[in-house]
Amino acid sequence: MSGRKAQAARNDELILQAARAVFTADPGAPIAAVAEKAGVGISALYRRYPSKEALLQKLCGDGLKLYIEVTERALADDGDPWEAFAGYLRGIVDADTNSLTIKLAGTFTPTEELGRDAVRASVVATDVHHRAVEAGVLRPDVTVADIALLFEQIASIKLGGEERTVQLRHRYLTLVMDSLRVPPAHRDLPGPPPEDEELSARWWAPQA
Amino acid sequence: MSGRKAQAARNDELILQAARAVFTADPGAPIAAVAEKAGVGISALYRRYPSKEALLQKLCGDGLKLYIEVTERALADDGDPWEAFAGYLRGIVDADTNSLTIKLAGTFTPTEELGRDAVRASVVATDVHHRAVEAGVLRPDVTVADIALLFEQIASIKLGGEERTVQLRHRYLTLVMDSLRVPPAHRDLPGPPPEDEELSARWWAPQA
DNA sequence: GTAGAACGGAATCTTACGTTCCCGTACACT
DNA sequence: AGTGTACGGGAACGTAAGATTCCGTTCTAC
Repeated sequence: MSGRKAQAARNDELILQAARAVFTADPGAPIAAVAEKAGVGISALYRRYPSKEALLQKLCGDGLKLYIEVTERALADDGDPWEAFAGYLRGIVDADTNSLTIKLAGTFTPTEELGRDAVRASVVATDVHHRAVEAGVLRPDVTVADIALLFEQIASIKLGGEERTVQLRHRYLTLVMDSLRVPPAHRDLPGPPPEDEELSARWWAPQA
Repeated sequence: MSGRKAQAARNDELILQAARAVFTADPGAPIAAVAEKAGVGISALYRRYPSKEALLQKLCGDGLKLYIEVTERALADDGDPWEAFAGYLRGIVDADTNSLTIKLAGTFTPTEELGRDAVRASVVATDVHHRAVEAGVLRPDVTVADIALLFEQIASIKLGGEERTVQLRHRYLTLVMDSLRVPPAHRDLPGPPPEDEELSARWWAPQA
């Protein structure tokens, strides 16, 4: 398969990736930015999705599904309880579904399927959480909702390039894990701390 | 003093408070929203500030000064080292200068005064930080910049009303302090954790 | 009374962005 | 080779949001 058909198939993926990248970086980005990032015209977008809202819903749905997948994977891990839970946290941070899913919430009317997935996500997350508490490796005064908000906080970090951002997110995830774990302990923090330069850079260039 | 002069003086303050509240909630808010919140007309705003940017600069500068003030207050506290540092953290979270100062950075060209204050802020923050490390109450692998990013993460929390938001911020500040402190320990978390309802509410109503 | 400071708020002007439209292009089938 | 057609590029359109300006009004001070 080649030619136009191939280009179309390639574009399907190209557009989704571009959209994910662009809207993750800036949830309010114009649709033209997605087209440019994908290296296609605007028509290519509108041929696939009837509106911006539809694209956003697709993205949001995909993010939710990925979230569920990561969580279920953690649920299947029956090794060391703390490591399973820690892996789950790291997995969600890496998947980076929170920036999108959360920041997009409220910008469009949710589908029923979206609602269903949201419920399922909440269920599996609760399972993972309970298991960690039951095993006595997670402090019991922290709830599932607490973890959700912690994810959001970590997702709010945006500094330097994408790679650096991921590195820093893991740094602070590790930090907060120190206070989640039973017994509490200080582990080594991954990645170098932010340079003064990295922080002060934001005073000059637009960041969002 | 009464009548128009008095109203003018009152409006000065009214406008600043409204602006702070509105832009803290939404850094991209229209200037009309500030006028409405202050209960004045748009002219009252433009009589005082030549442009939106000028108002933003004023707000940003005030926030920075407040930040410095809080930090210096902590520097003057020579009681228990950890308590002094913890009070500092709580003070900054309460002052809530980070949402504004940071999110506004890059949206306008910084004044020299702003730059000077930024430097000073950085200096005093470093002082406080060093003192805590020297006293052996703060884990040494966390830098000043780390603390700055932690502040930003906490400032990213926005849920329910203003009061509830403050409560939750303290909850997560307390949590992360558990892993900052030497020796590490779990203290009781203040305030109730988020309800499922609080989280899911964001799927329906616009939040920002 | 009257000049003028302060306002309130409508009118104006610009920009940004979602969506639509028109047209060229290249594959598929003959 | 010839042509119908789906696909995609990107300019054009229509609209909405929002910063700034302008004008008429009110209240104070003298």
